[in-house]
Amino acid sequence: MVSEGLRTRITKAVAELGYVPDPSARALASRRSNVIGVLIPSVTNNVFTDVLSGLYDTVAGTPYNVQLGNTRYIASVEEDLIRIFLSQRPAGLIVAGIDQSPASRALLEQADCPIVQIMDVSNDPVDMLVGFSHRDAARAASEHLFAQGYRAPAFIGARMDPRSERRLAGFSDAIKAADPNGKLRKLTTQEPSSVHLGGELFDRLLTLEPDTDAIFCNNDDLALGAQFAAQRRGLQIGKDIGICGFNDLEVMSAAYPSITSVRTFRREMGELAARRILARTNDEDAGDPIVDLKWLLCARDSTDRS
Amino acid sequence: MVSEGLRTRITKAVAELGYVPDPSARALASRRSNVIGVLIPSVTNNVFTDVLSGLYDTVAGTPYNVQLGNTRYIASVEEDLIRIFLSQRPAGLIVAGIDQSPASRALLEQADCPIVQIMDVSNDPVDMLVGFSHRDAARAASEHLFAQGYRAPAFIGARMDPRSERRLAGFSDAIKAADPNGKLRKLTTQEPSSVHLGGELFDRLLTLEPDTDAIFCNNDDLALGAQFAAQRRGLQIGKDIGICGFNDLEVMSAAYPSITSVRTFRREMGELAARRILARTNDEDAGDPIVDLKWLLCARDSTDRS
DNA sequence: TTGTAGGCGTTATCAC
DNA sequence: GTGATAACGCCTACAA
Repeated sequence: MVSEGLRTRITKAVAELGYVPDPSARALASRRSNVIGVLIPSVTNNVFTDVLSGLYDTVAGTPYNVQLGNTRYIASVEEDLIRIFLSQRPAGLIVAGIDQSPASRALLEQADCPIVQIMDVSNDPVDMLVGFSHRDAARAASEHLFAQGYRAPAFIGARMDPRSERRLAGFSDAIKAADPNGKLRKLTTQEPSSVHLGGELFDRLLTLEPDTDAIFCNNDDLALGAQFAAQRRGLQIGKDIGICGFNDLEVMSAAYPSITSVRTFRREMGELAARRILARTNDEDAGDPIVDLKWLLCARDSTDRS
Repeated sequence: MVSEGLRTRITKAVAELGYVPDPSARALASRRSNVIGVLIPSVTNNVFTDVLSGLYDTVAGTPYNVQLGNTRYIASVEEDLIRIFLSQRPAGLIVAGIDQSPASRALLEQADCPIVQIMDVSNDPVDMLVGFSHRDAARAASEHLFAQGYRAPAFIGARMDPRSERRLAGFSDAIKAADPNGKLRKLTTQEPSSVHLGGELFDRLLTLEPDTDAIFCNNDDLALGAQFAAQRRGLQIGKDIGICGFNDLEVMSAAYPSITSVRTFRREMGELAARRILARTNDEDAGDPIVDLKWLLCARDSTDRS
C-alpha cells in the first residue's frame, strides 16, 4: 500500500543493501512463523515419503517452510514434537493418523493454527482431514481374493500400528462375509516391516496354516518378500498361491510376476493437506474439512489363477 | 549459575505459568536459530531417506530441529534454499554432494555456521565432509564382474547426476583395466530412476549390445527392474546374465535370486554429519574434517555363474 | 549471586 | 500515502 515512487525507492534500497528479511524477527513480531510442521512415524517408509514429496512440491514457491518431525511410531515422541512445533506458532500442522494420545489430541485441539490429519479417515477430526478407509480398502482387496477363487486366504502383517489393525479388520470382514464360521488365518508382529520379514512371515505362516492358498499383506514390502519366498519354494505365483500387497508402490507392477495391490493416493494426500493449510492461512475457502481419497484395487498376475 | 533457592523458585514459576521459551525471540536475540538445515535432491529416494533417518535419530533429544530442503536435483532450487536457510542463521547446514553451483558454493563459503557435505568425497570441501568415493566403489563392483568370469559387462544408469557420472567413470576404469581397447557398453538417461525403468533400459540395452553378459546398474531400483526383465525373458540370473546394483537396499539380499550390490553407509553418514554439527556448535572437537566411510561389495547369486 | 537496561529486526498502530 | 514508535520475548552485559 505504497505509491509507485516509494516502491521503487524501497526496492532499490533493498537491492543495494542486499536486504533479506529475518524470519525470527518476523515471527516474533507477528506472533506467527512460516513453518508448516509435519509429523510422520517414519522417514524411511516409502508410504510417507510419497506424501512428503507431494507436500514439498506444493509448499515450494510459497513463503512457508516444512519442518519434519519423525515420531518413530512412539506416542510420547509425537507429543513432545507437537509441543515443540506449537511453541513455534506454526502456520499449520500436518499429522499422520487419527490415533493421537489424549494429551496430543488435547494439544492439537487447543492449537490456534490449521491442522490436517492425513492417511486415515474419521468423522471426528481435530480440524481437517485427508485420507481414506484402511478397513474398506483391505476388505475390497480380500474380497478380490475370494472372487479370484482362493478359498483360504491369510493375513500377514508387520509393525501393527492402528492403520494396520484396521486393515486386518477389513480382511476379517471379508472372511466373515464369505463364511460366518470361516477361520481367520493370520500372522502379525510388531517388528518393523521389511522385504526379508515378508519372506519370514510367509514361511512361518505356511507352517502354521498349511492349507493357505492366498495371502493378503499389510504392505507391499511384505508382499514382495512373500513372493520371493514363494518363488524360492518353487511355488507358482498366482496359481499355487495368491499374493496381494497394500499401497501399490511402483515396484509392484514392475515385479515378475506383477503383484496385485491396493493403490493409495499418497502424493495427493500431501498435496491436498498442504493446499488446505495454505488456503486457511490466506483466509481462502479450504473446502470440506474431510476429504476421502478412496483407493484403487490393482489386480495383477499374483492373484491370477489361470 | 544461580543458587539452589532461586532455581526452585524459577522452576516452580515455570511450572505454574506453563512457560515455554519462544524460539523466535531466542533466535532474534542470540542471532542463532536451533535449526539444522538439510539439503537433499529427493525425499522419496531411499538412499537419502536412510541418511535422514540417521540424522533425525541423532538430533532427536537435542534442542535442535531439522529442516529439510528438497532440491529436486535442480541447482537453482538448491541455491534458493541455501539462501533461505542462511537467512535463518542456522546452527548448521548439511548438503548432499560436492557439486554445488558456483553461487551456492560462494554462499556456503561465507556462511558462519558449520557445514557438512555428504554422500561423496572431495579433498576440497566447503567445511566438513562425510562420504565415500563413488568412482572407487563402482570400479570395485565392475572388477567383481570380471572376476566372476563375465566378459562383456554393460552399464545402465538413470537420473545421471554427478555421482552417477562418477560411478560410470569407475565402471569405465574397470573396462579399460581389463582391456585397454575394451568396448564401453552403456545406456544412460536423465529420467528419474525406477524399477520399471530398469527393465526398460535392460531390454533396450540388450538390443543395442546383444553380446552383453552382465550389467552394472546405477542403483538398486534399476538392478531390481533389470532382474525382473531378465526373468521375464527366461534368462537364468547369474548364469546367462550377471546383475549388480548399487547401494545395497534391503530388498537386494531378500530378492530371489539375491542381487549383488555395493553397500554404502547411508545411515552412518547422517549420524556422523549431525554429530559433527553438534560437536562444532558446542565447541567440542569435531575430529578430522573429512571422513571417508568407504563401501562394501556384497556378492550374491545374481553374479554367480556356477 | 541477583536484578536490570538495552537491543535484536520485524509488525502493528497511530498520528501526520 | 507516509513516517514514527511501541511492542514482540529473549539474551547479553553490566551494575548492584
